[in-house]
Amino acid sequence: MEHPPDRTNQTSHRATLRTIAERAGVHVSTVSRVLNGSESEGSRAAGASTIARIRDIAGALDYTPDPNATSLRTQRTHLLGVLVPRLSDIVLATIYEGVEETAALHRYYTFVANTRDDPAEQRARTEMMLSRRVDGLIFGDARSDVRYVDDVAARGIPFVLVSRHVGDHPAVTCDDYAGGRLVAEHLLALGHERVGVIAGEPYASTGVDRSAGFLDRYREAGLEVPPDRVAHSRFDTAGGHETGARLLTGRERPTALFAVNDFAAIGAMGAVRESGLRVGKDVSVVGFNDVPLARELPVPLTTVRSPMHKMGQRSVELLMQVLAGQDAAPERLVPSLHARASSARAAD
Amino acid sequence: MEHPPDRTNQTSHRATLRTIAERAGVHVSTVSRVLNGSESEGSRAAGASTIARIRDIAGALDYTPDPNATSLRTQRTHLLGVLVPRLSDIVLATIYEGVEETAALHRYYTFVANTRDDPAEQRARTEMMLSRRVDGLIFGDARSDVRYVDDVAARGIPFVLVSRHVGDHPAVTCDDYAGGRLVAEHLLALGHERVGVIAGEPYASTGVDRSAGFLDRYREAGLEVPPDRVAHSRFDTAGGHETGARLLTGRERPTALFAVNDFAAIGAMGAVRESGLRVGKDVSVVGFNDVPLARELPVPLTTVRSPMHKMGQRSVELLMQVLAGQDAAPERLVPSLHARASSARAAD
DNA sequence: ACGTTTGGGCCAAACGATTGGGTAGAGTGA
DNA sequence: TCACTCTACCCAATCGTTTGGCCCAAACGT
Repeated sequence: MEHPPDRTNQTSHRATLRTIAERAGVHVSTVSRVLNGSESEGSRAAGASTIARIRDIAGALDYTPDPNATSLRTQRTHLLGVLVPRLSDIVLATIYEGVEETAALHRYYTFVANTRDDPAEQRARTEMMLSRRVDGLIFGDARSDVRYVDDVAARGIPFVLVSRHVGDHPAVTCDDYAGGRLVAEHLLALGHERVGVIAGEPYASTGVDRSAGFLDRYREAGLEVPPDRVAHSRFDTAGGHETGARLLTGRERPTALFAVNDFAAIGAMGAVRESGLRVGKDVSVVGFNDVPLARELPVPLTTVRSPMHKMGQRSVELLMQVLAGQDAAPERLVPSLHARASSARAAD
Repeated sequence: MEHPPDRTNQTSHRATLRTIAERAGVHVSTVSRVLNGSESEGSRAAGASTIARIRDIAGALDYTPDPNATSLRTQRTHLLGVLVPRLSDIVLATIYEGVEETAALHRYYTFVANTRDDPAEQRARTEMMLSRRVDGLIFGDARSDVRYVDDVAARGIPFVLVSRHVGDHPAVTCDDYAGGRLVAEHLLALGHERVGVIAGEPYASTGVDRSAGFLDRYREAGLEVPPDRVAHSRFDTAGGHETGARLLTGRERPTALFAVNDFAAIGAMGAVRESGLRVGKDVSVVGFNDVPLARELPVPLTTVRSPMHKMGQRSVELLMQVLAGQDAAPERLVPSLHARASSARAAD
C-alpha cells in the first residue's frame, strides 16, 4: 500500500489549452476564445465546425482551465473569504451553508476561518485571506467596538457583513430589533410583567438590537425593565446558564427570561431547572434563532426564527453586486415568532 | 458612499518580486531565492548585506508572494479540500475547526463543502475541488455502500478520511466500537435488560461501529438485543425522534435507548416525553459525541465523548504525511463515557 | 476593377514566481 | 603566473491563460 511518491500521473496528462490546440490544429488563443463561452467572442474566433471540433476535444480530454493561470492573468481569483466567530455555532454554520452554496452557484469558492470574536485573530485571518488574493470578504463577526472593518473599507477591499451590522457598511442581517419586539409582544400577551433579558455580548449588533427591540416594546407598554434585569452574556449554553442563574436570584424573581440566542436560552433552562423551578410553568423562557433542536427539547423552546440560510445566500449576492461595482444597500430579513411549551401564561 | 468601480488601488501597488528587485538593484531571481528562506539557498544566492537589504525592502513593502504565480510554477497550491455531510452538524463543524486550524499551521488553506451524504453531490464537489487543483482531500462523508473514495484512490489523488472509515484507506476516527461497548457497560451496570438502539445511517461507519460494540457487549452479557429493537435512523433530532417513538411502541417497552449521536438522542428524548414518560426515570437515554449542550439540557444527557477537534487535527497531519509520500496508518482515538441524569437504574 | 468589410483565425506580450544553468571577478594553492 | 574554486550574482525558460492586435482571403458594394 505504498503511495506513489510523486503525483505524475495526476498532473502529467492534465489537458491544457495547448494540448487541445495541437489536437485541433489551431492556435491556443482560438481555443481559449471558443471555450470561454461569451458567445459573441467564441463565434467571432472560429467557424462553426472548428468550434465543434474544439468543444469535442475539450470534452473528451475533460479539460478544466487552470485557475492559477487564469487568476494570474486576470487578477481575479473567484475566491471569497468568510470570517465567522466560530463554525461550531450552528447559527453561523447555517449561514455559512447558505454562503457556500450560493457562492458555488456563482462559480466562486470560499475560504472560511474562525476568529473567536478576537480582534487580533480577525485581523490575522483577514490578512491571510488577502494574501491568498480573495476577490472579496464576508464578515460574520463584525464588532461594534473594534471597528476593524473600517480599515478594510478604507483599503478599498470589497466586502459585506452578515448576521451583524456595524456602521453603514453593506450588511445582511435579520431584523433583530423587530424580532426583539415580537418576543416582548408575546410575553406581554401572556401577562408577564417581571422579565429578565440575557442580552448577549455588548459588541454584537444581534444581541444589542434584539434586547433593544424587546426593552422598547416593554417600555411602550408602560413596563420599564430595570437595568439589573438585563445582563450581558456569552452566546453559548454556559453563558446563558450563568447569566440566567444570576437573574433568577434577584429579590423579585422574573416570571420570564428572554435570551437573545437559543443556546443561551437552553443554558437558561438549565439554570431554571437547577433553581428547582419548571420551565414553562414557573418561568417562561424564550430564545432566538429557532435552531432545529429548539422544538425537540424536553420542553420545546419558544423562539424567533431568523432566516439564517437565506442571510448567507443574500450576503453573497450582495457581495456580487459590490464586486460588480454597484453599490449595495443593507438588507434586513424578517423574523417570525414560534410559540412552544417553554412560554406560558404568567403564574402569579 | 459609491464604491470605486475598479480596485486599482488595491492591486496597483502590490509589491512583486520585480518591484523589490528594482528597488534593491538586483535580479528578481536573487530576490526569490533570498525570500524563499531555505537558508542554504538564500545565503548562496546573495551576500549578507544584499540579503538584509532585500529583506528590509520586502518588509517595508509588505510583500506577500502571489499564490497563483507560485502555484502555476510549482504545480502545488497549498490548498486542501474538505468534504462533510453538513457543516451545520456540530460534530462535523467541530472536526472542521480542528482541520482548519491545523491546516493554517502548516500554511495550507482549506475549502469545505457540504455533500448531504448524497453520492452525486460528493462526486460533484470532489470534482470542483480538483478543478481548483487542491493538493489533497479530506473526506468526512465516506460511505461504505457507494465507494467513491476508491475511485479517488485509483486516480492517485492524495486523501485521508476523517470521522468515518471505509476500506483500508488512511482514516482518523474515534474508536466507535469501543465507545459502543462503553455505553453497553454503563447500561448493563444500571440493570437495563430491555434496550433499544437508534443506530444511525447504515452506510456510516460511525453508527455501525457504535451499534456493533454495543450489541456485542450485550451479547457477551447473555442479553442478545432482538433485531426489532435496533433501528436505523437519520443522525439529526428529527430522525432520533421518529425512530425513538417507533422503538417505544413495541409490546415490551425498552427501559433504555442508545442513540449513536447526541442529536438523535435529543430527538429520542422528545419522543420519550411525548409518550408521557420521563427521561432518566422511566426511560434512560444515552447519546454519543458529547456536544457542549448535552450537559446543559433540562435533563443532562449521558453520552460518550469523542475527540472531535482532535480528529480534525490529526487528519490534517495524516494528510501531510501522505502528501510527503510517506504512508499513513489509520488512527482511532479513544472515547470516554460521561454519565449524567438521562441514564439511571432500571425501574422495573 | 478596386476599395472595404468581415469571417476566421494567428501572434505575442503579459501575469508573478521558480529554478537549472551560466559567468565575472576575487581569492587560493602550486 | 596559471588553473581552479568560490562568491555573488544574472539569464532565460517555463507554468497555462487571456487579450489587444494583426493578417489573409473571400465576398461585397459601386
